[in-house]
Amino acid sequence: MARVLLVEDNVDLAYGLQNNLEIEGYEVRVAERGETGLEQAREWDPDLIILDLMLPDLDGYRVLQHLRKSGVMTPVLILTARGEESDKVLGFRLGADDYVTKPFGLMELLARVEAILRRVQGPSVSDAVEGQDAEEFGAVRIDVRSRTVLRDGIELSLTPKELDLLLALIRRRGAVVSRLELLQEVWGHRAAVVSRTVDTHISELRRKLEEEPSHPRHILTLHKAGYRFQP
Amino acid sequence: MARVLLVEDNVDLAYGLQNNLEIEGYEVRVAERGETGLEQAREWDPDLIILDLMLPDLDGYRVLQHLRKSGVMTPVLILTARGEESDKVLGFRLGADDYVTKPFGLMELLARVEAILRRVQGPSVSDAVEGQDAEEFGAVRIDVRSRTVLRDGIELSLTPKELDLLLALIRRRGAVVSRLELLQEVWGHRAAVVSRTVDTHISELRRKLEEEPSHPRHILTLHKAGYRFQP
DNA sequence: CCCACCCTGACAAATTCCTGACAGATCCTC
DNA sequence: GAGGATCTGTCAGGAATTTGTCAGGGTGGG
Repeated sequence: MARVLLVEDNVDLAYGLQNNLEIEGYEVRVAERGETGLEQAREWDPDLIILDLMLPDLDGYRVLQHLRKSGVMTPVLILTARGEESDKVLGFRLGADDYVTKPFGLMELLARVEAILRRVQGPSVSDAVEGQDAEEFGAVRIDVRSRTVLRDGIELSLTPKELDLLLALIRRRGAVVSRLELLQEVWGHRAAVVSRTVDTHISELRRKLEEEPSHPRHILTLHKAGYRFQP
Repeated sequence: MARVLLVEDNVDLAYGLQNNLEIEGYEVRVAERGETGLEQAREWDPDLIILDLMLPDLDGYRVLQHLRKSGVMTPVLILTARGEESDKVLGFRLGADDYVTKPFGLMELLARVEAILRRVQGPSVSDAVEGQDAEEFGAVRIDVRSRTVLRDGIELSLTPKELDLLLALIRRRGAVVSRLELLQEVWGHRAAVVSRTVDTHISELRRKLEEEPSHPRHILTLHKAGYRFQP
């Protein structure tokens, strides 16, 4: 869900807006000062910043300027009482995406927020040329992006749990991973199950991936300790 | 340079705006009627549409509605005398990107135009589907521009949602896309639906596109993960 | 009013998961 | 090194979850 950073020193207004934005389904954080706004913008990496121009410390324009200068291209909606055209033009020139003057209609503001977010995150999140995350060992090749596993070039179908388990092991290649850890990583933070669940899946993995399932070369058992993946 | 389509029946205003936009370096065309506006939007494929609501034939809202419904996602800036909040909210709801009420400051308008284009021009240029406006797989051929889909040379009619869904999958070909992501990309970022909506549309797509809908070769299910498009 | 489209809920089908049993391995103690 | 205790491998069946498909109703445009 989209994240909205609200930089506004008027606590009442901020609170009301936060509520309404949250009702719309956004995740909202409030910064009451320019400095904290800048920090949050950089660290939290919101999808939209609603920026009041009148702030106790830094001027809103300054905040915007700093952001853009430091390469933060998050959309910014300016919210202020200053309605002079020259103010607006300056705001846009500094890289704002919209400019709303107080007093404003709540519905309109929400609609504008939605319009900006629709435009920004509409096409696609942030993919296209993502880092190739592929793994390879023996005759096996794993493409995480497509959740595909090839062996000798032919695709074999791992179930979701199997793939997750395999990836959990690969992620910690060379190290022993206990059943409990695997349970937590793959199955979610749950109490220790006392059954053959993990082993069963390991067995299945070996059957599918290993040349000789009974003498595994990649998915090894460490007696009394757990399993270890060997590339 | 960016192309701006101005849909405005007031000739004086249109002329003045056209001049100013051209001075700013935009390529501008003017449509004085809603119908011609729609045509130009589809054929000329502008980067931005400035749309007056009061038009001799079609209502501006209708124009916008038609555009979005037929999948034209060009940014739209609404320009009108109607300043009621409900009008604005309606405009945004129909997919507008900005809403400026007359009388407006020229500088502000230009700044808003620039802001929208700045935001839009960035990522979408290198977009996988946008870059190429034809897709082909199996016996199927898609012309993105005209939103036409042929199979074995004969046209088959996909509904807007179906086509959007298909394009969302194609845009990330080879990668698993979860139902939630599809909901966000195709249905808007507000979705948290828990029903068979996505699946139903997928099913319909397969029925129309796949040779053997029950053994799809292009639109694949990744159990517990989502769907994946395979060219 | 009719039609296209979309969504929903219900059910069937498919897939995956878990469990318990048992056999085989391994370890440990004496 | 024998024997018992524990740990691991494997299997099959049913349980649980996830997906496919369909029909019906709502909606809005023409």
